[in-house]
Order: sequence, then C-alpha cells, then structure tokens
Amino acid sequence: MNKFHSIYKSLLSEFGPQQWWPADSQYEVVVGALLTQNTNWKNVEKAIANLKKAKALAPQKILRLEKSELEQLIKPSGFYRQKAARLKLLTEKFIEIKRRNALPSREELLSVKGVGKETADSILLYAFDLPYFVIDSYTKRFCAHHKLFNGKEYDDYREFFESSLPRSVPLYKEYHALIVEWGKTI
DNA sequence: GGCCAGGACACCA
DNA sequence: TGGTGTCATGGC
Repeated sequence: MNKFHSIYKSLLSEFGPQQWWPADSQYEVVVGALLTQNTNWKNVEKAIANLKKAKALAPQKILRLEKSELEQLIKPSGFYRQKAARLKLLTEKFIEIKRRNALPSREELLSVKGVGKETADSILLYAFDLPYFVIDSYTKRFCAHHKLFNGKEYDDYREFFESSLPRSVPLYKEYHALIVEWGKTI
C-alpha cells in the first residue's frame, strides 16, 4: 500500500464517507460545479434551492429564463452576473452532449467559457462518472503538507494522482471530497 | 466587521 | 509564464 492509500484510509476513518456529490440529478451536479467556483458551498445550496423552488432546475428551463431572472435566483452564490451567463453556455453544451447520447470530452467542456480545469474535471467525475481526479487549492496544500508532490501545473497534480491511485471512479470521488474536508479543518 | 470560499478569465509585461 | 485585477454574496 503506497502513501496515498494509507493517507486515504486515515482520512476516511477520521471524517467518514463524504458521499459526494450531493445532488438529485446529473444536471444538478453540473449546475453546482459552476456555481461553487470560489464560493462557499452553503451559498451554492441557497442558489440551488432557489432554482428548485422556481422549478427551474432543468436544462431547457434555465435556457428559457430571462438573464435577469436567472441572476436573481442564483444571486446567493456570488459572481451572479458572470455565472448566469456562463450557466446558460454550459447548459447549451450539456444539452448537446445529451442529445448525441455520448460522453463529454474534457476538451469540449474546457471550450465553454467559464469552465476551467477544475470545473471540467468535477463534471467529468461527479456527473459523468469518468476517472478524472479533481485538483483544487486544498489538494495542492494537501500534497505540500504530506510531502507527496511538489508540482506546479494543475495537470501535473492530476496526472500524479491518477498514476498513483487505482483507476477507480468511486475512489477518486471520495478522495477529493475527503481532501476538501481536510482542508476546511486546517 | 473583516476575511474568504469546492475558480476562471482578461490584460499586461 | 507569471503576476495582478475583477467578479459578489453570505457565513463565521
């Protein structure tokens, strides 16, 4: 068992299973992935609750909302003007993906304005169950703290995790969630 | 009452 | 490629 695996086990015993991503649908994961950018999850929950209350948490409904309406609904998540515009763009991509009945590529998600690497990987992993390890600011601190890796670029970290762990979607999901939980405590 | 969150992008040198 | 400004609300 390598160092990654033993740390994982201790995180799991300390914090318990995180069961990410909390959502009622695949599309809700996509929405949450965008809204949570540099934003406390509590605020994202408020925005998603607003969308549900307005019965707007569905791709076609988001597209049909006036931009100002959408802005008001997602306001608690912050950066709401940017996010409203970008959520519509991402939703168009989501519809296209579902229409062709195929899995999304990382490249096409990254081509959507407002979707960077972490958001793309979160969607690939948590919405589409594809084995991409999500890297965030906590993950880099985590690596430094445990002297696991001292890289620079996002993809260096991602490839390091992916080559150090068994290629398991449930493991990727849980490990990233546990790192975030760890990050909140330090 | 300030600090910051489950980032991304534009612009500059 | 590296550094900095911008976007913005709400929790603690």
